[in-house]
Amino acid sequence: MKDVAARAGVGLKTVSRVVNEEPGVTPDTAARVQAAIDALGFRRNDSARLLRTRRTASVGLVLEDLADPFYASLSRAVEDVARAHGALLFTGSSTENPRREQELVLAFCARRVDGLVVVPAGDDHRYLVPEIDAGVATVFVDRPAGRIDADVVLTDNAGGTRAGVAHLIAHGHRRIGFIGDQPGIHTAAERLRGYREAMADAGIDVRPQWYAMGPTTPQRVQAVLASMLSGPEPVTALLAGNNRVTVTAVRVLSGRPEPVALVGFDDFELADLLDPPVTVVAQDAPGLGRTAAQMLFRRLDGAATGTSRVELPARLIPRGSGEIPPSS
Amino acid sequence: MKDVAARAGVGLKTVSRVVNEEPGVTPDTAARVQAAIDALGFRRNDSARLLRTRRTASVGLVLEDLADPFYASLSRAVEDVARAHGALLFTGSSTENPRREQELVLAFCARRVDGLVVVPAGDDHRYLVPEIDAGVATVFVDRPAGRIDADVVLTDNAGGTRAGVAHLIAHGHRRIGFIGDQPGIHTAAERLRGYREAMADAGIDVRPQWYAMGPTTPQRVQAVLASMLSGPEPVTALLAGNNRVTVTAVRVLSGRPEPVALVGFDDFELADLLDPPVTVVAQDAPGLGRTAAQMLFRRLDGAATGTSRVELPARLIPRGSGEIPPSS
DNA sequence: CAAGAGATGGACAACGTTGTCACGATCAGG
DNA sequence: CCTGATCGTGACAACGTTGTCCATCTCTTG
Repeated sequence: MKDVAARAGVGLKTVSRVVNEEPGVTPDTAARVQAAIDALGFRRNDSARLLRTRRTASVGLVLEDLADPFYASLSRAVEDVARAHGALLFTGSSTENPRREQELVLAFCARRVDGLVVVPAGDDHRYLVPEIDAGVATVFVDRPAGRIDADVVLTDNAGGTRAGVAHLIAHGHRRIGFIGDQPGIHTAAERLRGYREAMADAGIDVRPQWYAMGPTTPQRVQAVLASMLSGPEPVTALLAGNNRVTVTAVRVLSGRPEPVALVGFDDFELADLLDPPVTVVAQDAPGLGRTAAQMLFRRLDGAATGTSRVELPARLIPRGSGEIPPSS
Repeated sequence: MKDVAARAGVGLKTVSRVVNEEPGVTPDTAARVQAAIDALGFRRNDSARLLRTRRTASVGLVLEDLADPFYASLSRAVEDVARAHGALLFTGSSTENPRREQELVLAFCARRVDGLVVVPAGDDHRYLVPEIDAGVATVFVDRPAGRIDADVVLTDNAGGTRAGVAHLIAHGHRRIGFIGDQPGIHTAAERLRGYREAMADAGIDVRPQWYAMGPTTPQRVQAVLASMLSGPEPVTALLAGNNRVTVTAVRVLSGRPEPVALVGFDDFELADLLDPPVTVVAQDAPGLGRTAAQMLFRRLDGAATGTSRVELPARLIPRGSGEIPPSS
């Protein structure tokens, strides 16, 4: 900018005015400055600018895994809202690792992002208190923050599984299985809760071997499912607690003679092309991202009200696999 | 930092030294400074730091759509490499819009990112020359840059379709269709070229109604495919030029009585669960991202050699749909 | 013609860091 | 005890902007 000023024969501030289209510059002078800018290929250094103005026009997004389709569409929604507000987006994957989550969040804070959208991996976010006090708007999404009070946008997970299980019950099932992720994960716990509630509502006594929580690797899901399907009281229907479980379940079930009803949690592309088409409880990933981002910018725009908690409904989409009647 | 210095009763620079773990500070002083830091909840402002050091430790990633699984895994790979080099990642979706691409790229440049990974949407990147000259390392991925010489990492698209078509020919097909994306998109043009080459290699005269390039909306693909399957010389096999085409093709073909062989370009989750399982030519999305990011950092680490062009192979994965024999 | 108003332009400090350099204290060797 | 090296520390400028404030110049108006 100094160079531009020298070349145009004007003061530093005048160049700044031209660059920012501030009033008070003769068209003549402005043209001379613009010529110098073009000749030198000058571009304003936003880092320096933002150091001065104390707003970085950027937000940080921390999620579990950018490559997961669910989080990918969530990101995209956050990005769209950020763009509408003229902000750029930092993204980072925590890979379900609390330490990594904290590293990312603090790195973003050190960059002085205006706000954060976080899919928490850990269960203690007290480390964020100084940052939030310092003015970093923060919204949690998909899972609540741990041990601090903060804005959060969630799917109604319990309601979702409740609806899924009720759907199976309505189709005549009583021995219904549930395979969920690690119980430490909030969404997994909530989904289990919904399962229990729906079973209780129907007056069904849940056998311990009907549900399992743990890592959702194909091997483990396969083993767990096999054991649910054998024994004296085999399940006739399964509620799969997440996408990975659903996929493995489809594989396992397609290789078995007796039909088993299946409802998956989380929609996925091509679910309607499988045989049978897979009934799911769908989350609104873009909706989560959009809502979270909107809350963030509302807060940045000054709405300094207390923290709020929004729950988005999950939607049951019947496609076939969830409407299979009990085989015995 | 000023506050910390005051509280600890030391100079500004000493605090800086402690924060950056530079040598030459008595353990005693360091402890005092650290105490002040903790008490004040101080965190270094990286924006200011990077203004001074002229390295932002961040790279910008511009791609077509973050929500697309292909680009999502590409992003993730770029992120992993960036992380290994201690850099943060800005991401933005161009939505296949050249103006938007340019806006994003220039916004990243104004933030003084160290480097850029770009999936180009436009076909003229001369606007980037001043930036590259100014030292912004730039690598294009998935598609080459337009009208400038720059590093690029590509899939061997022509080789991929060539392999796919050859596979169909080996299974007895001669009337083979191809539905591709808009011809202006480099990857689409290359895939068409591979199709033509493979057909020519087999001495097959390609009828004009056997291939079509254009927007890959379900409606259009459906219409085009229907016309390919009718008439005096209907195709007995189809090579789908991208994911969206493949999905629509599966839908259309599953509703028809006569079996039609199908090879899709780009792998997708659950392809093996469909009936029949879908044979694809798979791209290595993480490989593209990883390679591009590695080239970027190699360049940042000083390797100022000429530009290079890397082509990653595409891999044919037979699963069933591509091995269906001709129906007539 | 004097004086006030409005337009135009620039000097300077500040944002929060780090690099450079110089200063004083301590220490080893002669 | 002196000399020179080494160590710890801090003052200061600089990075590239913008906000504040003041100076100048040109009108308009009484």
